[in-house]
Amino acid sequence: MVKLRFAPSPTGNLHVGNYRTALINFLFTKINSGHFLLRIDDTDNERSKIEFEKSIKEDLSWAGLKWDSEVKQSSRIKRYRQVLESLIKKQFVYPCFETPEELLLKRKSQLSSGKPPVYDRSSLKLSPSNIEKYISEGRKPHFRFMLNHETVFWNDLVRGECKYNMKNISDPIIVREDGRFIYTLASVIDDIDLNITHIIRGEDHVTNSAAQIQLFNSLGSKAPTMGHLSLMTDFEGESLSKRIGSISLKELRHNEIESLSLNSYLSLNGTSKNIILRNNLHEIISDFKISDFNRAPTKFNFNDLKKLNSKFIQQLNYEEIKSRFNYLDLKIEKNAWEVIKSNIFSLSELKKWDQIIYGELLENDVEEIMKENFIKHMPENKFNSETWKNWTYNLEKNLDIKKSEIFKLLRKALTGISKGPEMSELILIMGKEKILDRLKK
RNA sequence: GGCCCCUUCGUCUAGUGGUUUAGGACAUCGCCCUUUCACGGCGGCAACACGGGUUCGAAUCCCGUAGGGGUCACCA
Repeated sequence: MVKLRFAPSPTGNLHVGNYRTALINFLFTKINSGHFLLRIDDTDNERSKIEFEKSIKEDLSWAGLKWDSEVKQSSRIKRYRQVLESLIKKQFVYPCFETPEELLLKRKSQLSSGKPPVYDRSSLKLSPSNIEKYISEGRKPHFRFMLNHETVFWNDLVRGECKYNMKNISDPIIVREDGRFIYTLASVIDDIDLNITHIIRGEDHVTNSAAQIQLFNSLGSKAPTMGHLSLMTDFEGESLSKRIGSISLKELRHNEIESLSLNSYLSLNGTSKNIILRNNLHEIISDFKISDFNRAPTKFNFNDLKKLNSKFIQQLNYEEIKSRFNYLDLKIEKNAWEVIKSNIFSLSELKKWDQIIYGELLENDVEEIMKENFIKHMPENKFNSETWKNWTYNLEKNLDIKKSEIFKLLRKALTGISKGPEMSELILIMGKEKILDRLKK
């Protein structure tokens, strides 16, 4: 069975870039009737926070991404220890004694002399007696995985045939000096133990993947199928994850973005399909194809997302919209919603229309004399579907003003703004009394 | 700086050597509908980064240049 994992580190809130990866993993899993694992990558216990873990889960739930199982790396340290021992025994892993400062210095000097900042393996050249001496001095080793300097090949789900020459990267550190494990190894052990079949993540992981493929092999396993998505950038083409205060799901929610709009957008942006609002998550799943994603980086276009979201709001029926504005304490009734819905672009606008339809007097800059005229020519009888037509007809006949001008002024006098839904229907909902009231102000 | 990836309308993209006056969607603009605005319907504008090859023929293949992104952590 197909099994994928989304493996966030709980060091911050989910942002759109992260979430996009989560979504695509989820969709790939579901279209293949697979198992979706949520793995909390919290090996870095200095930066990991339980609040972030909670927040990430909250966001995933909000978005409708149900995970089938869950595991935390911090609960698997014992297992990692075991595997580390075996790797040391087999000499796939070697101890190193450089301090972080020394390494940094090394990199800097390599870089400034035009060389790639790749670790020179000097610790590998240490004699056993040297190592003993270091340890007796109280120095603690960190461990690196010894890369095989050949070319690694893999067939990537989105990038096709890929290869990477391992000479270009450093032997990855897999255990810190203080004994804490680093994600590189932990992730591979988990993927093996938990039978992960496909790894889909951002392009920023390609060199990791290359190294990890060797790690899988050294552990006697075949690496899962890899897929590297191109990264999403902001509108200026700047990386989303690097951006300070990059857009979090929380932020999107504060902007009243609904999960269906977000999921529609993210599952379509960067593909050859048109960006449209889907009807539900099922539809998104059944139409998902990983090969639709382009290799070129794509832009996160907030306007496109907002547009989708407007569409979503406009097609809600009364019960659905009502459940969304309960907390806003609005009076809007069913007939009112039907009239205003096509003019609404965001939930927050409901407040404005609630005020216009049910609220008190409004400011507007229509002249008093004009308002008096409006009253004077208002049809006498009870308001009905012909009222607006008759009213504006009367005004046109008696006032010697262009019809379109009458329309605009009357709309403005009654609603305070120059845009909005069909007036002939709106006045019926507002009612004669309120309208008279408003004109008399 | 090394390595990897990318470059078609404003945006997301179709295009795998001739079927292409480069197609669609969104945005934009115009018209129609509506005795206003919006919604809706119809239509227009708008792109192959640049320079060399290869070829009868190139957006499509090759080389180079430029630009963008990623990566090179005792982060994930």
